[in-house]
Amino acid sequence: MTFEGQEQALLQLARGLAGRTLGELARELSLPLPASPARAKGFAGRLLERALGVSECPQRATDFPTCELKTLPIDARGRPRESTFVCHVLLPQLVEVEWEQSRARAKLARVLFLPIEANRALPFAERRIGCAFLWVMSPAQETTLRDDYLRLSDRVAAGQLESFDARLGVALQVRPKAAHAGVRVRAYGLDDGPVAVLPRAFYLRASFTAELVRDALDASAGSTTAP
DNA sequence: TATTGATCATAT
DNA sequence: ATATGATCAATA
Repeated sequence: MTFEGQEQALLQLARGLAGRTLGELARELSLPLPASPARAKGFAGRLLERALGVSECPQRATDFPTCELKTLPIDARGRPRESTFVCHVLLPQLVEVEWEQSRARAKLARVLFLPIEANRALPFAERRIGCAFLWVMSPAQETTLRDDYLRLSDRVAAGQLESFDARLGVALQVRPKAAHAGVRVRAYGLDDGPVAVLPRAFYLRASFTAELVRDALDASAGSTTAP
């Protein structure tokens, strides 16, 4: 089967989960439901990876041969509640690696988004899965993301590591990603030698993924009400 | 209340 | 110790 065929089959499989609850899915997969959501941050993501057959296999750029899987927590108004983690990044890499060669771009080229109901008041077991959609990065969207990446790398290149924060980036931002704020990892500096830096990661802003959800809704509405 | 900075779990 | 799965919670 072609990659395209596999991807379409995967999309259909994912869409078949629409309306199911996390509780039902967990029971079918014999996964225990965590008691406290606060202590189970990645639960929905791991559950859906199992449901869709993502196997642990490092060295691959994305979850599936053609795309990356991301759950998307949706609030009562139908908007993403949180930013979306993309990948780990060390600040000096931002300068050394071009956007085109970056792990971030590889992850974001094609993403299978799986919206999940996620009001804080709603128990895990009752949260419903929404309609999956495949996002393929458009040239315009890539321009936005590349611009953010370039601005971020410019800031690092200028030696502005201290003033660096999550306010940079229209769609793509960089935030801490560590067990706690005291973590430091050894990175290789630009001019000076090795430096100890707080590990960080790329995230897609919720405002950006909200657009992707809207586009997907428009597309599905258009296909069912076409004249 | 939206966003930033901090944190939690699991696996390698 | 690093990477992936994210969401929590203090702050602006």
